[in-house]
Amino acid sequence: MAARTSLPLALDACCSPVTGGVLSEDAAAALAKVFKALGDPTRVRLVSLIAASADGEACICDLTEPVGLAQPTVSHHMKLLADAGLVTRTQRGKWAYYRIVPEALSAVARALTPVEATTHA
Amino acid sequence: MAARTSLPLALDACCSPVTGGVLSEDAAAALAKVFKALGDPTRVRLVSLIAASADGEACICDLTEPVGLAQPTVSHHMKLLADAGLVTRTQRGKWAYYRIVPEALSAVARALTPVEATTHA
DNA sequence: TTCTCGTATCGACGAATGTCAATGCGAGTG
DNA sequence: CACTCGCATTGACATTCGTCGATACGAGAA
Repeated sequence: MAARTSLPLALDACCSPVTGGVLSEDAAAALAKVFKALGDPTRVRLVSLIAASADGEACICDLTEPVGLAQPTVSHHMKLLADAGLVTRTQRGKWAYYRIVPEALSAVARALTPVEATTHA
Repeated sequence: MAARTSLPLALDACCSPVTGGVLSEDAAAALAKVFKALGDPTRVRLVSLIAASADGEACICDLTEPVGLAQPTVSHHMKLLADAGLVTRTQRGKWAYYRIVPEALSAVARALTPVEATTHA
């Protein structure tokens, strides 16, 4: 099976390619969890905001104003993204810094890539 | 703007890479719509079922039993996938055949692929 | 210590979602 | 024509989701 891995939570079981055969219920659920985390315009925006940050990281206070939502709401969205393994959280002083997990995005992208493109066999 | 290709509906505007700068609200909404369509275990399963079909296509009657849901439910899920541009529908005789749109999956995969060409890694 | 500030959690609300049974619709068949 | 079959639509229901205000927590500052 997959992964000893650095990929947190759902992602270590999610990488089965969608087009590579019928997915098990577990694999489908794992993949769906990640997709669901990205299935909200605000969260997609949050991911792009963090990725576009100068240092590749951002705290809640940096994100609240751009998305135009209350602080608890942003915090809630970030928790969902973190639970899905798409971002990591690092507490530094009073601030919580969030970073993108590039491997997570890559894993999802790989799962969506048609098999002809990946299986060079 | 995005290439005005053959990609139906949401996907012609969704391809902006998530990590390539702050997405506009429209781009984020378009991307989120596609992710939301994939954000359900049943629909992920349906996509993999169709992709794994011998002829690359399947009718509702082929899908109802594997996912273990009622016919109207499967029909509803397929409509969502079709609206997101992930599958196409072709009526042939009494049956409606659904096919994967590989370009749609590729487009989403591309949107998720980190832009490694940029300054930071 | 007390105070302030950034975050997370809680409780509540309306809206959206997934599911089904019942029904409607179209195409092929007798 | 009437009948059957595959699929979509409708209406209803319970559940989940997105959002906010209020509040609790934790770390630095005074």
